[in-house]
Amino acid sequence: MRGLGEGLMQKPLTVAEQVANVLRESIAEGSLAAGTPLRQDDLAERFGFSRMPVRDALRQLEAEGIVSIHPTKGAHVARMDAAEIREIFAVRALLEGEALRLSIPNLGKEKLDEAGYVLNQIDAEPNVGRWGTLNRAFHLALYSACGNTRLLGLIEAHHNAADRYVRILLSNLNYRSRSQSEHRDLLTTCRHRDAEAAVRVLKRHLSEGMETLARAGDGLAGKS
Amino acid sequence: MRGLGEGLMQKPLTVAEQVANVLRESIAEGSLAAGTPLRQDDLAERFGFSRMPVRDALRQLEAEGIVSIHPTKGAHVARMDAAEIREIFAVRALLEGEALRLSIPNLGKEKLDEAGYVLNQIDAEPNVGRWGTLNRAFHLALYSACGNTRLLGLIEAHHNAADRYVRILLSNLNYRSRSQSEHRDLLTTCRHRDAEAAVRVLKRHLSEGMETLARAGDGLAGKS
DNA sequence: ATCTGTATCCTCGTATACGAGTATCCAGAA
DNA sequence: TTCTGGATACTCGTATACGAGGATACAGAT
Repeated sequence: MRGLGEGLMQKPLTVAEQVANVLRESIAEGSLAAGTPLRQDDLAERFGFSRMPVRDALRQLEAEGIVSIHPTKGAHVARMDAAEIREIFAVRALLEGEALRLSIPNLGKEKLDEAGYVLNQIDAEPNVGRWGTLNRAFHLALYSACGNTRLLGLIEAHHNAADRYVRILLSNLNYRSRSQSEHRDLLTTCRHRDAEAAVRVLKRHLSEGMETLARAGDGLAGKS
Repeated sequence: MRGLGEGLMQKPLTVAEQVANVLRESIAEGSLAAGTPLRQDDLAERFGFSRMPVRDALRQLEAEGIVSIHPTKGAHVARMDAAEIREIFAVRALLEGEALRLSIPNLGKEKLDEAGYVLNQIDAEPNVGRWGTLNRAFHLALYSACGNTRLLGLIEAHHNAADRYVRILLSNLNYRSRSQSEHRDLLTTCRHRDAEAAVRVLKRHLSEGMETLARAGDGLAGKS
């Protein structure tokens, strides 16, 4: 739950946060697979810093649910089995559904246009690595007027936690076109200001993504 | 979000966690008011440890939303204004409503009896400091069968974050008796396995608590 | 051959030390 | 008297150092 309550007050960028950002991206991108052990010494040497900022970064990522830490046993990239993926998507459906319902009445035209622009960007983007980020940007744009900072923070945190799995989804060209189609349906419904219908479309969208993942992903987490 | 995914695998209790626990309780209890600066040196000396575990503890509490940390400026007990309290309770209503709805069909008799027992404990408990814990135990007992560990983790985290304000509520004898009455209504509805009615009672219960707090608590957060 | 006990190694948790940034306070000038 | 400039003190972030606990591998005994 990173920077949950506080909006965007400028804080000096500490080394620990930079390390955390790089690790988060590496995990989301897939170059650090689930279960990969994260040795403090190794990371410190690779990054060129000491172990202390690395420790802080790992703690931060643990709080986000991306890595697991066991005292004396070390840290590793968090594993997620199909059951946990279902849990995350259930929570996402709950949180995002409510956020969308609250947001639609206050959603300005510029935000709707921004969401539409992001959709076009997704279609035009050849780089697989950016789809996850763009996908998140689209969703958050629609929720941005919900008026509850904390709710938005939770949603963003869950996007981060599930990012690497969503990217697996999006790397499937078949799913991607279907997802885009659902995205456009959702945007259209939002433009009509029909909150309940939009929530239905959204929940269906999430539900389908979850099923696709859970079906294909039983072997994703690696062995224990 | 402490120990969110992982249930109860035994981990060695580190000094940092002990410090975090003590600080969390001190904040919830009220002896550390909102806005109180938390100097690493002071805390290290008071606890008899070095600054490192204190740093870890503060990071952990920051992740829980209980303290705020600014690099080079230090940490202080997180402030909450009326708006943020409303946000927290809105999220709680959403999360706990869903958890209750999912839980009721699978709720065993022993859990219902446990919840009832906790209610009697609250009536009999003279120590103000335990009401917050008991209150949380009652609610979590009702949600325990929801089947979503992550959802339960989020709920517990938000209880922790709001604990000190809930305790202010509960220290008001008037509110406390009304709250207990609502608790018993809720339990009765749960025993009848009427999920929708129970969710209505719960949301109303939370809404009343929020209003009482927000009305009385505009000046709670202290000055910025 | 297998099982057990022991010794080594490896990793983390904690302590201490150092450097950098910021806020504060006092002195001097307008 | 007030404002500005600089110096000092304070706090955090980071680096290095040390001790403890667990896992593993090897040797010996059954």
